[in-house]
Amino acid sequence: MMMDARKFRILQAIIDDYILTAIPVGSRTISKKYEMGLSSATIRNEMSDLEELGYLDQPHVSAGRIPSAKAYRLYVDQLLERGVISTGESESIHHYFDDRTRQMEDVINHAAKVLSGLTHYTSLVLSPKGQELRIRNLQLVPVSSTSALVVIVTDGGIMRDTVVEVGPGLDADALYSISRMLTERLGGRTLSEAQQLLEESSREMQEHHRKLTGNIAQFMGQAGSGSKAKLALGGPSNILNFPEYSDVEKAKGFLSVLETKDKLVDLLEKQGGMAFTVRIGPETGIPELSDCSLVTATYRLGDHNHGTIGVIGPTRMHYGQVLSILNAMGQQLSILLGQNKE
Amino acid sequence: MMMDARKFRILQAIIDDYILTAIPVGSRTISKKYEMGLSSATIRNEMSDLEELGYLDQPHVSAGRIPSAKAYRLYVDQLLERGVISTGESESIHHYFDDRTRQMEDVINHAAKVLSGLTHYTSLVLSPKGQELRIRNLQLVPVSSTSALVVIVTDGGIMRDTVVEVGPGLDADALYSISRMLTERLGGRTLSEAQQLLEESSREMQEHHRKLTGNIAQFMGQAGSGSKAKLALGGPSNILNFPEYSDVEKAKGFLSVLETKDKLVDLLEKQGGMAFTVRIGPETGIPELSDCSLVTATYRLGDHNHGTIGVIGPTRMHYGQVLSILNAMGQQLSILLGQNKE
DNA sequence: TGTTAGCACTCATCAAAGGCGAGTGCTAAC
DNA sequence: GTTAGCACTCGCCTTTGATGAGTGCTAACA
Repeated sequence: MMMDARKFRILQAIIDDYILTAIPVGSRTISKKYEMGLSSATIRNEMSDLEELGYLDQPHVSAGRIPSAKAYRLYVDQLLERGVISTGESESIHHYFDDRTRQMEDVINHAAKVLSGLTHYTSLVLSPKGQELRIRNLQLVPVSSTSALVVIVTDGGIMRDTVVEVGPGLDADALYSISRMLTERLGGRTLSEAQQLLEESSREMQEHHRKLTGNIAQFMGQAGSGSKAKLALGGPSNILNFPEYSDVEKAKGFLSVLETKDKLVDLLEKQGGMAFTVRIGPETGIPELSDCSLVTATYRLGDHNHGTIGVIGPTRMHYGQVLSILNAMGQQLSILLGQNKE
Repeated sequence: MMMDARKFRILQAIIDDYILTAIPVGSRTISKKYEMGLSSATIRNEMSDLEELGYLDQPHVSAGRIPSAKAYRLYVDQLLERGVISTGESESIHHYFDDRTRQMEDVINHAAKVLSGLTHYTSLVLSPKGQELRIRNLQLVPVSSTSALVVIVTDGGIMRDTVVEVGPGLDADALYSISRMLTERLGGRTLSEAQQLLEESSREMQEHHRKLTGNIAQFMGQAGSGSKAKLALGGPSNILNFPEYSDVEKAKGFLSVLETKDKLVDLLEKQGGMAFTVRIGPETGIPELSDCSLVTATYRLGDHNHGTIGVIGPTRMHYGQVLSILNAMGQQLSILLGQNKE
C-alpha cells in the first residue's frame, strides 16, 4: 500500500483539525467539515490505511485518530517545500521595536517577548555566537588598583566585558596606551585570531604584562567560543494555555527544562546555520519535550555570524504561521542588530 | 473575648500542622498529635473562638480549620520578635558560590538559583539600586564614528553601560581626554550629584560637547534612578510542587506575574531598607499572589546601597527557615559583592 | 466554671453502576 | 471503488450510596 494524493489530503485535513481542536478526529468530522465528497465510511477505510502506514495513532478503539510525529514531519516538509513563508509580516513586526533599544541584551529580550506574544507559544532567542566577530576596539578601564574592565567592541556592536587582574603600578594612562596598542594590533581580526596572536606574543613580553595579556587572551577564548551566548525566553507560561499541559506534572517538567538553559542553548546551536529546522516530538532529544515541537530559524548578522530564534509548543502547532513569523522576525533582528555595524 | 496563651498555643499548632500538610486541621489532630492535654471537644471550643476572632477559616462546615492571613501575620511577628534568625547557615551557603563570579549579573543569577534550591520556593534577587553609588571612573569607548560606549565604574564595582551619540570628529584620543576630564570632575560623587553637575556645566560648553554631556547626564539619571535594577528569578516552577497550585489556572496566573518583572521590582523596592519584611496573601497587593506570601530581606553594599532578596511561596510557608536562609544569603551577598569595593 | 463524653448532623471524597454517544470495523449492496 | 447499515467498543459523565472526618450542641462531671 502506498500514500496517494487522496490519502494525503485526508491526512492534511486530520492534522489541520487536530491542530485547531486538540481532540481526536473522527471520520465523520473529516467527511462533513472538510467537504471531501466522500462518505465517512470511505474516510474510515483510508484512515485505517494511514494508521497502518504509521501516520495516525488511535488513543483507544472508540476514539478518533490523532496525527503521529511522522505525520507532522510529512506535513512540515510539505510546508517548507511549498515555501509558505511570507515576508509580509515583516513590516508589522517592525512596529514592535522601538529604535532606541540597541543593546544586544535588550534586543533579544524584547524579541522573545514579541515572538511569544505573536505566536502564543513559548519563544527562545539566542544571541549570535561571537566566534567570527571582528574586533573594532579594545579598551581597559581601571576598576581598582589591581583590576581593570575589558571592553571589546566588535563589528556586531556586541560588547562583552569582564574584569581581569592587572599587575600593580599601571595607572589610567598606562592602561590607555596598552589599550591603544592592543587595538592597533588586534583591530580587524576575529576573536579567535586575536586570542592566538596574544598568546604567541605574550612570550616576548615583559613579566608584568604577560599576565595581563594572558588573561585577556583567555577571556577572548571564552567569549569567542560562544559559551556565553545569551538566551532569552518569552512567555514560558504560554504552554499552560494548551490542554496538553493541563497536567501539572507535565507542565512542571516542561518548565524545569526552560529553567536550566544549557540544554536549550545546545539544542538551538545544533541548528548549524540552516534557515529553518523543525524538530517534532522525540526529535528534540529531550524527554520532557517529547510531545512538543521546536521550530527554529536563523538570523544573520554580517557575513559570518548568526543567531537563532525559535518557538516551542505542542506538536500540533500552527507550523505555517510560526514559520512565517520566525522568518519575519529573523529579518527584523538582522536589520536591528545590523545597525550597530554601519 | 480575648486571645490568651492557650488559644495562642493552639493556633500555633494549627499553623504548624497546616504548613506541613496543606490540609485543613481538625480538633482531634491537635488534641492527639500536639499533646495539649486537652480533649478534642475543648479544642473545638477554642477553635470556634479563634474563628470568631478571625484567625481561622473553615472551608466548609465539616472540614477542619485553616489559618487566615491574620493568623500568619501573628505567627510571623512572633517569630521576628523571638529572633529565630540563626546565622549558622551562612557558612554552608558560602560553598555554593565560587569565587570567580564577580560580575553583578552572574552573582544575582546564581544567588537566585541557590536560594530557590535551598528553600524549594521561588526566589527573587534584586541588584542594588545605583542611586547612592559613587563614581570611581568614567570612560568613553568609541563604537563607531558617531557613537561611543559609556562605562562607569562605581564603588559598588557595578558597571552600567550604554551607547551615546557623540558629535563627529572625535577620535579615540579625544574621547580619552574627555574621559579623563570627566573622571577628574565627577570622581567620588554619586550618580545623581554627577548628573546635576553635568547639566549645569553643559551650558558653558561648546556646541558639539553639549550634546554629548547631555546624553551622559541623561544616562546617569536613568542608572541612578534605579529603574534598571536587575531582577533574577530562581525556580519559578517550584510553585508547582505545592498542592495549592495544582490548579493550572492559578499556576498560570502566578507565572504570568513572574514574567512581567516590573511589578515584582516595585514590590521588592517597597522594602525600603528594612531588614526583613513579610507580606502575607493580600498584603502583596497583587491579586494573582493573593494566596502567596512574599518574604524579603535586604543586603547591604557599602554604607549607602542595598539590594533585596526574597522568596515567594504559598501562605503556609516555613517562615522560620526562610527567614534564616534569607539572612544568611544576605550576608553572603554583601561579602561577595563587597569584594569589588576593596 | 471550665472540661469532657456523647451524639446527631453535615458534607467532601471515593468508588461503583449505568446511560450516552462518538467512533470504529465489518458486511452487503450499489 | 464507494457507500449505507449495523453491531460493538469504550471513554466520559452523572447518579447513587457508603464512608469518614469533623463539627456544634447538650448534659454530666470535677
